[in-house]
Amino acid sequence: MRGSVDMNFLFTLGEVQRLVRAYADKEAARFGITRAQWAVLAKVERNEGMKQSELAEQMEMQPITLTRLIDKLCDSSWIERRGDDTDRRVNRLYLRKAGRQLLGKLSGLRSELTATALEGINPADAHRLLAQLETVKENVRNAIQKTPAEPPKKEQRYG
Amino acid sequence: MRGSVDMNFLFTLGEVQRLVRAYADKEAARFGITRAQWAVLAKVERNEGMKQSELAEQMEMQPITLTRLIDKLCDSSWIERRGDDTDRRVNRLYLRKAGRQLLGKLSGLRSELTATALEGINPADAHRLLAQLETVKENVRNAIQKTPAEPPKKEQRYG
DNA sequence: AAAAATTAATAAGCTAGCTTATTATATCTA
DNA sequence: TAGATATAATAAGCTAGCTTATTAATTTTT
Repeated sequence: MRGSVDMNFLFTLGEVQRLVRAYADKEAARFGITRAQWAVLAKVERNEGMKQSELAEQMEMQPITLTRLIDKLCDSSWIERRGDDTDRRVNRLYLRKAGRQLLGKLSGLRSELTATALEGINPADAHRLLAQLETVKENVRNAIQKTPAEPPKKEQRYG
Repeated sequence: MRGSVDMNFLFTLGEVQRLVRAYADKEAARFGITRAQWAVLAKVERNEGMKQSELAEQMEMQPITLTRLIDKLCDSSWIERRGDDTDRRVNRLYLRKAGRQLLGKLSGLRSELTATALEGINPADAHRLLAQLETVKENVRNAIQKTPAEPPKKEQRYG
């Protein structure tokens, strides 16, 4: 039984994500936003005043990737960067009025997309599915941290 | 209960996939291949002689995206394109010797990655998780087909 | 306090997705 | 059979990921 999971989990996850992204992007486009930008906007809503670096960590994404998305959200006047009072390297992120209004419009879409994706899966199972995805996230995060690409030494002397 | 799923499913799926991709890419890099290319190679193994267009559909990906990945697999001499006998538009895909050998080496890695990702989830639950992902895939595929981006008319006359 | 190391954000350039458009064949239809 | 339509593959140019490198500011160490 584990055999058939072996065969498929790695690639199936990618296929599902590809489909869901395409679907969400298409629907979100009606509001002039992409799914990736929407994810950032939603995180800012729940964590106003957060630093970019903290947000990147929460979203499991590299800071530079986030920088580009924030650029676009700022261009559209949905959020803004404000300098930190005591650390001049830091930007903190805040919603703007238009951003708050957009999130209001998007909340219905989020429910709709989720309901479509999870159709035929009962609420208890859906809940368990989400919990398992969180478990996978933890597992992989730990695995990545345990196997750093290169030992962070300056002078490496392999055998 | 459905509420908390609403809140998270859409974006959690993206975060999990981001992590898993990063992890799999890093490990696969030791073999000189990316996760995306590996997925194509694995499909060719199970469907030798398939047309590019058929493969793209199976993988839920656009033909042009697949074209680029195939270019790289051919450059590395893992697969080859052969013209169809009766339809000169068509390319059919075949494994080459080096590709078959590489897949042999990668099979252990696949098991290892899957085991790491699913740690702490028992086999029955893992199986159910995979089945639910397939359900989501079907649901979203249907939803996309039912809502074509633009009605494919040549002369559109809205309102 | 000066030098070294770390941290926050960004830049450049890559992969892998996408949409839209093009070219070459095949097939359907009038 | 000619003209229109459909299909297979590819090209150009976009978004959103990534790695590696840079700059500015802060913190740690000596």
